[in-house]
Amino acid sequence: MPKRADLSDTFCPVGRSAELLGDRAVLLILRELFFGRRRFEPIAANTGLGPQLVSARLKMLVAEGIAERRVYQLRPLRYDYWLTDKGKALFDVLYAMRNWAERWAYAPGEIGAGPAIRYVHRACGSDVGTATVCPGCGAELGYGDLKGEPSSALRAEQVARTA
Amino acid sequence: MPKRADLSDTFCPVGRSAELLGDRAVLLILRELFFGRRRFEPIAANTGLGPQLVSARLKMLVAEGIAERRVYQLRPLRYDYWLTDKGKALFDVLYAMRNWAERWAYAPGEIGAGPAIRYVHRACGSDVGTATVCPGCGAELGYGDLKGEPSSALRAEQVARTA
DNA sequence: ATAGTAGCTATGATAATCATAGTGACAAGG
DNA sequence: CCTTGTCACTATGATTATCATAGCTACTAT
Repeated sequence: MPKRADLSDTFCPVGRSAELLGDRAVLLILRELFFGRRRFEPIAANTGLGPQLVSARLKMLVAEGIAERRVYQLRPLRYDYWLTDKGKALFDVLYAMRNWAERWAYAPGEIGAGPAIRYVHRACGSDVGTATVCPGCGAELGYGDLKGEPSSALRAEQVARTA
Repeated sequence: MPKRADLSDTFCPVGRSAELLGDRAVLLILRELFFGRRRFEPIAANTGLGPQLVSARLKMLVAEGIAERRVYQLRPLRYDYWLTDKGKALFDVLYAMRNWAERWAYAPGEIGAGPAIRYVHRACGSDVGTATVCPGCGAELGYGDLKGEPSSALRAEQVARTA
């Protein structure tokens, strides 16, 4: 493909987000970072992306101020990746994607009864379903407020990927 | 590129959404559809995408049940595109993308004072800012509840694109 | 008869992606 | 001390999606 058109200077906020998020690899890597995986190999394994793509995208996310590269071990020198505040703020987008998929992207009965990932409000313990405001206590929900529990089917899939 | 890996059978809801939304062209076309543009040429002009890409993606959106192709004129035969309920439900994702960008994707003072798009709750008239629940009346906000008003800078850009 | 209008399709150049293999720096075990 | 293992990457070549540009089809309007 020719160099893809640059949207980072459009005045449209969706266009600016699309420049970053309109990329499968970026979305998958962000998913892993939100899931608490911070190291290169687990991220590559769980996304199924090749190391070259993972490397390129992580570099970009660091350059954009969305992730931070930290040394976690000196000998041998090793790095891992952490979300910045700008990165953590993307949780709402991924959460909206999850909510849409839970409702629209599964065939009836495909996954059993409950959702593929159950989210619980840490502060009050309520199952929040697909809400953006806690149905139990009324608090607004963002990254850090929620605890995600993957269904057994999803957990099995993750184990298979890393094996 | 080789055929990109298929994520439509993963149990992860973010993976399933990423299969659809991890694509610049899809996000831009959805933006246009949410903006009320339904015809081929305006969508192509406002996204800056070539007609071949627009054609391919619209076909895919129809096949996925996200958009619907309707005849709006018989002689000559002409079609336009409408969001289905499944498509309309993606509003939350685009709205989250807009909210993130309004906060994080503009340099200070780049666009003047207000947001790039101002959203107003149709029912009560409140400016909702970047909330998912109306700050005026407390109602949950989804597609159809909100009216978007682009800033003058954004409007100027749109006019330039179609000229 | 010529000039639009609008929804597309055809063609060729370019570059992003994938799969696979390999590198560098070190630790641990025999 | 020599092999094996770990882990964050880099290198290479084949494949194919994307872009820009031009063209097509079926009409309407002048």
